[in-house]
Amino acid sequence: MMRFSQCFIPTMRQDPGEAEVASHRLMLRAGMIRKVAAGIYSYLPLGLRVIRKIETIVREEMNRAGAQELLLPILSPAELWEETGRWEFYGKELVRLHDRHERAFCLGPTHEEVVTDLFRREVSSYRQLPLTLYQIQTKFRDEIRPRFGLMRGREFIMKDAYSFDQDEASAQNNYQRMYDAYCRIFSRTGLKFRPVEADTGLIGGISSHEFMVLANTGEELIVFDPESQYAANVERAEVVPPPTKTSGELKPLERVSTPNAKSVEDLCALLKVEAQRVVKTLLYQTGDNEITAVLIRGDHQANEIKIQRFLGLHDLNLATPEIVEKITTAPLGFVGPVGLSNVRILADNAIGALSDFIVGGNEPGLHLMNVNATRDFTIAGWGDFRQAQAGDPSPKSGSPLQTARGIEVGHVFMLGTKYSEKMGATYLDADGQSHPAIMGCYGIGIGRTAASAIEQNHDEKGICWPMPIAPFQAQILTVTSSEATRVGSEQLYNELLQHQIEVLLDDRNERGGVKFNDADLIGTPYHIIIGDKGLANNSIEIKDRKTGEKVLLPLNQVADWIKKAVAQQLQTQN
RNA sequence: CGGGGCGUAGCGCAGCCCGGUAGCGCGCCUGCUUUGGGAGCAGGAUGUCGGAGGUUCAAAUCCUCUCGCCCCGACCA
Repeated sequence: MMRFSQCFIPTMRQDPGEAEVASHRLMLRAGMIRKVAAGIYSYLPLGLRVIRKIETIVREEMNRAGAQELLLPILSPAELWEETGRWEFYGKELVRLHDRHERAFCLGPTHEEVVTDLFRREVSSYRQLPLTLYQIQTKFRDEIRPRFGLMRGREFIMKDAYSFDQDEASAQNNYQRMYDAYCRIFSRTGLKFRPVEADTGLIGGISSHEFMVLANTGEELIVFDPESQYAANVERAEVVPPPTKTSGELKPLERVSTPNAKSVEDLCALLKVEAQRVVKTLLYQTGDNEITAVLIRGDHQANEIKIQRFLGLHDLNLATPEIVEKITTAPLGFVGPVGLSNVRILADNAIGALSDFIVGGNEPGLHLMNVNATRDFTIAGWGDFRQAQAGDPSPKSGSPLQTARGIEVGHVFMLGTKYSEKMGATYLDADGQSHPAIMGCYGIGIGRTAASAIEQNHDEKGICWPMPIAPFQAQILTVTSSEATRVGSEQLYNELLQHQIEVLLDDRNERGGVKFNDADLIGTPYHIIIGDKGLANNSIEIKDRKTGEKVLLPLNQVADWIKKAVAQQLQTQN
């Protein structure tokens, strides 16, 4: 049923108070979704049409890449998760529940365990490899903070795929096929995106790329090199160590009184120095009785993921202010490496290029100037411990990196044998030798892709859907109430249906203005306006939602024109 | 989990400080008129004021507890 008067499309005139970002606000206003609880939404008919269109594109490209669709259960038993250690490791994000026999289950946040279990039961020979399986399914993650409507839900629709290969080369090949499929998928949805090198996070594994939709509201920060193809999540982006400075003469250490200078900013203002001359000393609790200090240049940001990886830890917490005071005998803001006892000191590579820098003095209101590593304190380890930032040299070309905000809509991982080893997912090779399968996993957030599309394609009046994922391709607005317009609209509606155009007929008994505004809000790419004026001159107006361009055509040419225009737009996106 | 804010009609809000019959706009229902950019007139319906307890003759309003939601930080598709 594609008559507006009979469709369940509850549009709202006003912005709902709960929504801040465009996609959330517009999906609510356009009657696409409704909230049931924090991070949990119902997909209304209009929203579901968009979801289904994205799913269709994803299916086509996954199938084309040789993956086979299946459907795994949402509920999975704790034992599988205990095998990989993720029952513990996943933490509170895993939604856990018990059945009537008190057996423990979780709602699947991802399906490595379940699919690997299937594999080990059913696959035993190299002849059955490579194998790539995927599903499109609702996932559950009890996010710390659900946000922005479909952008970060606790219940969300995801396409997840898993590949099994017999050797590294074949696995790489599979990874590349998925990577390419992802590029096609996001191109086809009409989104501006960029694949970036990424950290492997909780899922774990060897290498990984994220697919970022570029949008200012994105939660991720990426760096990219306009000169080469290099792009990476700032979490991951490698920082090239600067050349080490071999300065001859070092100035003598100097104590300066710096009352109230608790932050680098305060300190710079007080001493009239650049933040680059200041070194921050961050204390991390790295064991029950172990504190590790990490030195970062004042204008840099520590990257805890890199520090974690260096230390081989799963999580990392800053020492509490109480512990800091105990160790340094100074409040937060006055910590420094000089005279710090029983603490291992690590330094970011950038510190190697510094001499005569400024650090905290481990006394309230005291900083030290002209401090130098080695002479004044000992560094136990060097590494890349900071976040990449705009202007850093690209690891590929050396030219300055730029930053952009992005929304992570897809992620591909090369997992290696992490899961197959733990779960005994092995195959026999031609010589009868047993090997763990080499795995990859590949996710796409379906709802998030829809939301991202809105972030990239909207204006003050509403959504401007890209044709391939628009809920309808065209919309007829019957703007006068005469019998002639009714008949004309019906005629055109039937013609468009015969042309296989997905058309919404706004036959509601509303004034023109209401229909214009709803059509703009919903964001159907083409609006066909039928009223007495146009019919009298046999000149029907077609409006392009995105560009606002108008075309006037005789009624009997409209359907043909729309058909060609829709086909052309689907083509260019393909 | 830490910090900030909000729960009053379907939606957006006022009322709360200073306790005394629960309001406004939009939407909804009926009728008439209207109909190319969110119509006009007339009539109408709708609330456990998030919940529980307390103070009081009297609580949306004051106090305590609780639940939910939103926003900012550490996780992820």
